[in-house]
Amino acid sequence: MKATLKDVALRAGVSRSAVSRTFTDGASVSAKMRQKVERAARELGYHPNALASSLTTGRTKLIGLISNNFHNPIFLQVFDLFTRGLQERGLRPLLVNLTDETDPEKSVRMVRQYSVDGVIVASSTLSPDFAKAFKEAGIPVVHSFGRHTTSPKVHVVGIDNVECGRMAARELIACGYTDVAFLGGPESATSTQDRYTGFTTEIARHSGIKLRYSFAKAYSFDAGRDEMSRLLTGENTMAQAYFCGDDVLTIGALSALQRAGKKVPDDVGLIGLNDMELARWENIDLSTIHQPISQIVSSSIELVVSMLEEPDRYPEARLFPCRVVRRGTLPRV
Amino acid sequence: MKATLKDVALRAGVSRSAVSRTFTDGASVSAKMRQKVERAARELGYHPNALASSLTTGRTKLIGLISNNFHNPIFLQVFDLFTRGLQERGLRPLLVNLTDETDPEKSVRMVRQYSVDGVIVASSTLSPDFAKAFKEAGIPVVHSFGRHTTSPKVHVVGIDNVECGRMAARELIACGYTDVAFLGGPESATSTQDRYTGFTTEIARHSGIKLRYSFAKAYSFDAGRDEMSRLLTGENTMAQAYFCGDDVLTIGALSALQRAGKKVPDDVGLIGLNDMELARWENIDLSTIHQPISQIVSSSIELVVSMLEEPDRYPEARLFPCRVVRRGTLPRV
DNA sequence: GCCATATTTGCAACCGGTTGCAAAATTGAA
DNA sequence: TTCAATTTTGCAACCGGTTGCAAATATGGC
Repeated sequence: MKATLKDVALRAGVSRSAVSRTFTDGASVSAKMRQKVERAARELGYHPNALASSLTTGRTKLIGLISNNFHNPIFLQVFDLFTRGLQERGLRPLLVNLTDETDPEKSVRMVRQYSVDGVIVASSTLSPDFAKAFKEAGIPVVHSFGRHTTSPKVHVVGIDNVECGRMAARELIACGYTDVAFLGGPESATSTQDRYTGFTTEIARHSGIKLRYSFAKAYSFDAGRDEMSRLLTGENTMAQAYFCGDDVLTIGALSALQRAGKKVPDDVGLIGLNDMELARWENIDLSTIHQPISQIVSSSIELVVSMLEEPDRYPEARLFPCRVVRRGTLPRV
Repeated sequence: MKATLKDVALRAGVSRSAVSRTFTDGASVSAKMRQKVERAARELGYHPNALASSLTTGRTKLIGLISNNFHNPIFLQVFDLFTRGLQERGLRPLLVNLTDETDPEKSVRMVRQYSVDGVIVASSTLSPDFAKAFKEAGIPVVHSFGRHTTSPKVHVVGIDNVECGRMAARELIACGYTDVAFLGGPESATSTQDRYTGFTTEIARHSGIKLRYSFAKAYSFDAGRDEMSRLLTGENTMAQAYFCGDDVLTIGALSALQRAGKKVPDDVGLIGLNDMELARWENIDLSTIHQPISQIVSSSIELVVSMLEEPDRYPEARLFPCRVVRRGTLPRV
């Protein structure tokens, strides 16, 4: 069986505390003792049990990584960055998939059992209630890609979706379009609402621009294609350009347009949001708004780590600026 | 602070064992007792600490989910399926990112600390040594998307990559091509080697077919594009059709071809492998070999679960059949 | 070499649970 | 009602560690 602290102590002929101390840094152990213990540990193939020690220290070094975005390729990158960042700090991500989950309490229960030190909710579509539920359960929480509010209840790291909406509007106006539309993600997502707000208010500031909008069922290729198909078959005419909820949605819309024989950007202009890896693939070549994923992730990690020291840290919102990336789905100016 | 077993026992006026028993199913507790305890627990907001109980039971219900594929969109689907499948069985995935990790021992250490009940290595590019290292450390392990060998050391669930290579060859031959090529993933990956073997042996069975091959640096868009660009600029002529290591690689190659003004499938045919979601997007529309991801995942989960009961289960290889999906990158017959 | 001070070590209690065993309570047949 | 068989309950030891405290040892100044 696996060697335990006691086995090592016995073999080294020292007390259990001595063994424990050699494996916790900052503890006082003489060089001679350390040598004896390490020798015995090596011989027995001993490795300390992190879970057992968590009982007394109250620290598990487990971080709940909570998401429901398992269909948007950008989240693979998000998971990559999170797992690596956490690992580098000696933390381990416990992945929780909240697809189809609607009850925040239930998700808290799932995570609390494992007494994680903290939780990162990584989702732009999950209700803020989830993050709030963790906070109320006394678990340090950071909501990545969440909504920024002026008085946040929990830490939020992400982008200013309202501003992104404005940027998209300005970009389309700069292209000379006078008849534009918002093709949003699911209406219930805060990110959709905010992008809508920003887009429409900015358009309203310019006179003589026609504005329409509609919403897709999800942030997914199929939803984008379906919604654009619907727009194409309706009796209503098409806008000149669309600001789509995100990149996959945009690609879906693009697909529907191409199928309908429309040329992009000659007949219709498109701009997305995220700048996922795919977006720069030449056979996709999407104009989009770049979201600084890696800054958001590393800032989220920093924040959750700082909360381990200081659990009642005053909630803050950290927003990172985005920028427009001009590619093939908008006309060259 | 969080309520513990003792608090509940005190409040309910019963022994700690009684409380413990009400929360472990199969234990003998009278209805009256259960009621008393549950009431007290509810009032205190008590939830058992899974990690503490794992100390005595020896079960953590933690499963290490180990991968290094964080750039292939298909793995987002893989993670989705794994996390949901594990959650449904009351297990929690501990995600480990082995990108850039070369030392199996180190990864074992990372996971062992948390005394996971089992490990799933989900990768087609990770050396079999990793899975083996876990086995040797006495941790139940399943290698998903791993190489099938006739005498496997560890459980392997996946596809027969050699057979896939043959299928691709037969498909290209059926299209009437007489000059074909293998554009593989990284040469060190077992999946690449096996696909190569299958492809070349099948081609060899047909006379008069010219065969070439080369390898990309990774299973990624960039690698595919770079390798295809290299082939296009070289003084050597092009093959009529390419079997590419996987779908992202194929899309990269497609991108390079389009940039060079080649028409697909008129000038060059392409077939990939995986049938990722992207592949059926109309603006990509990839011919490919479908890999039954969801069967592979659920079978892997079943296997790892069964090993929890029976750790020394005799290693087996579970292979699932693939099928060709004909789309736009090959000519219609 | 002596003594005050600083460092290292071991004891024992504790973290939040589980479990074998025996005592207590319940059941039911006579 | 009595007593044997069965079920429920509590005691106490244990899982694999950590840590405050006091005893033991080492260090250094004179």
